[in-house]
Amino acid sequence: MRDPEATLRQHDLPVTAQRLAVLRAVSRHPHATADALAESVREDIGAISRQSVYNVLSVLTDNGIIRRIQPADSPARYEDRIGDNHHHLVCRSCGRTEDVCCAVGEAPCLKAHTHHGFKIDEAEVIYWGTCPTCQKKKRS
Amino acid sequence: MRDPEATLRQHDLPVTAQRLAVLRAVSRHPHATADALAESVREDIGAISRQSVYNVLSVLTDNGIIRRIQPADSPARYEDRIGDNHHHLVCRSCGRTEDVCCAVGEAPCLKAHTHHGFKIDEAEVIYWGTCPTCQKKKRS
DNA sequence: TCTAACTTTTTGACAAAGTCCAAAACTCGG
DNA sequence: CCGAGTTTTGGACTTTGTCAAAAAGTTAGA
Repeated sequence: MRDPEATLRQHDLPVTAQRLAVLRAVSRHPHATADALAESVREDIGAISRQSVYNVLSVLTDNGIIRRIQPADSPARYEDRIGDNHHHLVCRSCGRTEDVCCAVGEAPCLKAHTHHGFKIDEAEVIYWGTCPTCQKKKRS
Repeated sequence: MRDPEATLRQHDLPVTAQRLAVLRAVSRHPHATADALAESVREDIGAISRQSVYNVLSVLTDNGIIRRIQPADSPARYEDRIGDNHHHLVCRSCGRTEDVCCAVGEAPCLKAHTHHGFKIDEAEVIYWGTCPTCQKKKRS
């Protein structure tokens, strides 16, 4: 995130210390949970309420400033890398999450199809596996 | 599901009324939630505890007899159509879930890649959209 | 700069989905 | 039919998130 304050103004959102701090936290910790972000914000500006973290994350998500991802068996995670249509790779045992460019060339997975009369607007892909650290742990 | 009892025996699982009823419920109601399945089981055999529904669903899932899918903003759902590597199409507003064969030919999305040292074992694809019913509601 | 209108933040209660635990009931091989 | 080992049950508890109302902050305009 280049300039959190400018970003907020571009979206006509009032600039508050909480929003700036949450934006910085999301930027510094990609794929962090709301809880982890709250911690990070507290180290940054001293305090923030749990509800505010959720409020801010919702506003930012609704405005397309950040993206929310919700893998199974994990609380929601947030990232500020948006608009490049990447997918995610999640470790089944520790939840570690990495970005993955669409593996099948130029995003064919994202082509909108029509099925059952649905109007499709997104194809979400999550690759599940085991991260290097957890592979080692399992062997030992 | 052809024969729930035989299926359980094939997996060396003790046969209980609860397990049979849950299996029948999953079979009759694809993509139902644990709660909905509990209701269905109660209509079938009279009663079952909430915990037993979760126990049974876990055992069946662990044994690969049914599959658990966990779309964002929805409780877990279960289906007995397994082993054919299909994906899902979920309505953002009502949660209606349909099966979709991998849209990109012969499951290229499922090819295992290596990234960040992860050992990938599954590629999960969820198509998000609006079902016909909810499209009509929105217009009116 | 000051004010007023409108948002945002905070606090605390609440809700949904699921897990943990110990006791009672059941299944199945012998 | 018995006994060992599982399952099922009931109830408390946890996690993640939402609701609502009061307090505080932000911004545009005078």
